[in-house]
Amino acid sequence: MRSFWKRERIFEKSLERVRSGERFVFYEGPPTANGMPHHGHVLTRAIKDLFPRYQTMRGRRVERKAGWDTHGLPVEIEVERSLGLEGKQDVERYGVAAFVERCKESVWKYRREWEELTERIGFWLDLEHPYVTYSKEYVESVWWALKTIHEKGLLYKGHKILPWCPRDMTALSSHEVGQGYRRVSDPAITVAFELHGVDAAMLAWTTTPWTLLSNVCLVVAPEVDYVYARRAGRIYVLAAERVHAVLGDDVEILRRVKGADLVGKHYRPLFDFHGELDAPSHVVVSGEFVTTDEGTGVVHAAPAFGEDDNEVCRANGLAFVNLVEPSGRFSPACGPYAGRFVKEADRDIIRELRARGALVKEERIEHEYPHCWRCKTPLLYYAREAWFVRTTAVKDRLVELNEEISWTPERIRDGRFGDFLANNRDWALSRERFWGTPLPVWECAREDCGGLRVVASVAEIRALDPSVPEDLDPHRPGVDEVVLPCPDCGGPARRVPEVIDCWFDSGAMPFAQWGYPHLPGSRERFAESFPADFISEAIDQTRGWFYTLHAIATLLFDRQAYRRCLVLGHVLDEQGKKLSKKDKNYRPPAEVLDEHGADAFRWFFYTCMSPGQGVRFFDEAIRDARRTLIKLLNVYRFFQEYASADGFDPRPEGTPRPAVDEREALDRWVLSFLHSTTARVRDGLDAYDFQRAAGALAEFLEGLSNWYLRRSRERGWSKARPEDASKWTFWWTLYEVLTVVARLLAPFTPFLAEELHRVLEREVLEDAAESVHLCGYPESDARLVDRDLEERMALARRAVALGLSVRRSQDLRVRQPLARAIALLSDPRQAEALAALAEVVADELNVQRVEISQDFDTYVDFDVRVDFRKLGPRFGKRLGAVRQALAALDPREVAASAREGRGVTLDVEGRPEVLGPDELDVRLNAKPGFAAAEEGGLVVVLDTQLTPELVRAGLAREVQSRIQASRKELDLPYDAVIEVFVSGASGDLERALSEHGSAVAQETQAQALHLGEPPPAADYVRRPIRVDGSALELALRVVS
RNA sequence: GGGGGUAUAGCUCAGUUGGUUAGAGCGCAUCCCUGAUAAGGAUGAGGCCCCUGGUUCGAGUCCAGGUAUCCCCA
Repeated sequence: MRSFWKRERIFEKSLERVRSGERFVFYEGPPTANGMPHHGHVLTRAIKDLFPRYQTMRGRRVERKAGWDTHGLPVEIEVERSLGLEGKQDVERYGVAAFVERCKESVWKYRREWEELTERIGFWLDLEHPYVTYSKEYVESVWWALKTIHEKGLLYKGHKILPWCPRDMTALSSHEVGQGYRRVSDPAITVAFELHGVDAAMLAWTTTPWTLLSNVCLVVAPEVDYVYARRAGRIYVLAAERVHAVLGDDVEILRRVKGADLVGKHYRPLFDFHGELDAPSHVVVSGEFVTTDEGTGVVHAAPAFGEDDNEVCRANGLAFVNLVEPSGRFSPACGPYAGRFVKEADRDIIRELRARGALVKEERIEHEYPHCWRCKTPLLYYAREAWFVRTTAVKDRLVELNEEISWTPERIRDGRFGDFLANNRDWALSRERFWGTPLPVWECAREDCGGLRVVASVAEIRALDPSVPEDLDPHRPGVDEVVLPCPDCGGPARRVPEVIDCWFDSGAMPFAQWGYPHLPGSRERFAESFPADFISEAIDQTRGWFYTLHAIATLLFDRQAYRRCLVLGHVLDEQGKKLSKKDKNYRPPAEVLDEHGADAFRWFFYTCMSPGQGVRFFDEAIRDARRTLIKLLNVYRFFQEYASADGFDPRPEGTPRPAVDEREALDRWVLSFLHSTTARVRDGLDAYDFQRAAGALAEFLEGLSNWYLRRSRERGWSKARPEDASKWTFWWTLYEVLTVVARLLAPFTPFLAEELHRVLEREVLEDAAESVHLCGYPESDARLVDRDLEERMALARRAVALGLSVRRSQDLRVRQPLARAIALLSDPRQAEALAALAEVVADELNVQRVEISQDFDTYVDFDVRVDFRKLGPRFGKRLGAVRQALAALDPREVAASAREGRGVTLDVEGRPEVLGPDELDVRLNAKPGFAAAEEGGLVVVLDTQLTPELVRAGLAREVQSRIQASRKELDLPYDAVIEVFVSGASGDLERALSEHGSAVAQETQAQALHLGEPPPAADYVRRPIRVDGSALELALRVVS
């Protein structure tokens, strides 16, 4: 199938077919091809394929450009590992140019696997013209974006707190940090900060005494209660809740204030190594992150050593102090501490504080602390210079524009994503790494100048310095060597060393995929494909791609990047654990595809996955999903096997096609069901509710197989009756249904759908579409939808289920014919409807006739209730009284008047109230003593009396069953005609067989059913059987 | 540590604006069919709708708190 699509370029043709159609824009979120794909990728790809295919069939033009995310730390780490390098210094020794080359190769490591998987699951994507984030055009587009942001004044240099390894002199990614947590014992001290102007000291708690030298402010929670508490003659300020935990019980509470009342108070710095500062400092401020779970409810903040600290200092416009060098040693300004490793200085700092009387309490604490996974050195959270995009400047627009995005599930908009936007912080864009889009910022070499130049392309560089080659690779280390004139002073400006966050790359794809604005034609292509109508990825992209697309589009274009975002959950293993390469808790997708096929894999996700939620994935589950498809396959095989053998020919000159209203009720039913299903599927897909759409289809396939085909099968066997109109009607109906089903399924299970289409249409009809994916999506024809018929059929099926239930409860096997079933319905309209299908019900239940009866008094007790839904709003609190009043009436009379369309009048607490028939809920209960079952207003009673005639018919059926079983055990072909002798039958059995023998013979493809011993010496197979306690012997032989 | 999701049958999951008999598939048990045959079908058993409290005439559904678990961010 794949080779057919490829050879005939069906994907391209599907685009061609709707070239003039309205666009439906889809963005492919670029994966990184330096890791193997797993089930999660199959899931997103299955979903990402479904909607574009559907929209294409609906006539919209859906271009699907593949993309590859190629930059970033994971790539570098992978390459470091393969080269045996550890850390940035190693890379520099190895050579940046060579390293970058290796990175460029590495990102294609699993490209074949990715492409193979993409094709195998039938994800149609233009893999021949992908966008690649490291390509020159792409990088230049990103540069253009950064330049534009700079021109808007939104690019700036600041500090970012990073997990920093002081030995390796490098920042670690969160993933690396996660690997290095160890349990350690650290000092936990409570320190007093003397307030100015009052005789009191703020108490703060810290586990990092070395940060006290760089302290800038104290932070309190504004809503929390704080107290002035006196102990041993000194007055301390701390959170009320923490007083006893910190100071013990021997304290006197002097005053109680809110945290907000403390804000603005100044205190005396503990240390003054920082010298003069150029901004306010040593003041109490408020911060939402302060808790009273531990410590004093007052947090000491050093802006260089904590994310919260940094943020609160910046927000309050306070000074920046950092007395620690990147090597983790105190700076020369730090007097006795200068040059010492910070952690080792803790003890002496504590000693000094104690000597000065500033130490109120000293403890030790055991906790998890991150260490470098390479060298085991404790990490410092440490401020590094970094470039930021001032997204906070457009925060309100980010929030507003998000309002217009349709999220599935909806809660993401105001929940996870909306919250994230509302708490937006500036985007720390730069990374001190090698392999990424270089930050296109040239900074003046003269320290006092500060001139900045941001460029948007290599051409722009060449305009400034023509000696730069035209084919300059816009990556490190090549671009690092370019020196440009400073725009302010004309002196030399050098590129800043950083590359950018690769998330910026992927978020720039709406325009960068076209090389916008540099490449010829890119403006047009961008204009017609922005914003996207639909994107879909897993939930971890909320702060990843979903955010970067949104942020960049807002910054640059003041628009959304996408109108609709379908958020998927993660694929988990059978125990609900995340799939992980390390734990090997999943099989390679290719293996699963080999075993179950792409369609089953896809179908599993469509039916079992809820957007935004994890889904447990395991082999058995896929097998289940596959069953639905097998059911369809069985229907199709039946058609294939018998229809053409029967001479059915769907060509215009072939079998005449009967008008729908001339067909049998069952045919009209399945067509009606098909068209109502079509409407449901389309509604589901239009609402991006794939589960609803796939569910509707599954329900239809169930009905098609287990009701339509089962009830109709015999119509297809009548080879001997070419003039039988019923047969041709059946073949036509089944044919029509299957062809429509193929189209309906095409976006879901593209392979199976194509197979159906190929055999049913393409190989038969001259003007058939070359592929099912070149067809339009089926429309629901309202004229063929017959609600009444569907309801009637549902009622009949319910009656059958009830009848079977009664049989079981009475231990009456279906093989035993019964005289009659009695159906009672409270709704006269329904009674009439069921009467029309009585024959079908009788056949299914193996009863001689079905009576629709009104004889409620004999079989049924009534249970009359109020319809809560209707009467709740009407009566409210009085509903209890209404129910009481209703219970006082004779349910039989109430039911009768409801049946006749009259209401009832109740005396509710002295006031007359009329309840209409539709406000009553009449239920039927089968009276005890009858073989009966009921459900929703329908009661089925079976006449369990067995006459001798019925018993004999049952016996004959038993023998028939044994013969059939024998045929199967002997593995006889279906059309083998046999000859059967039954010996040992006497009494009732003998009589039963002589009465029903010919019927049994006919059902078992027997020439004749003989009683007695077979002729001797013939090739009979003999089988002992037991029927109703008697031992018989069958002897059978194939005649032809 | 912060934010968010989820919690319904043995398992995987549905469950409309709150409406009084909570559903499906799988598994299990029993049975049926034998011209879909290494299949198919029916019936049935199986539920403190996580716990506690609240709102309401009425809560699986809404609210608060808790527990478990997963995700995201530190």
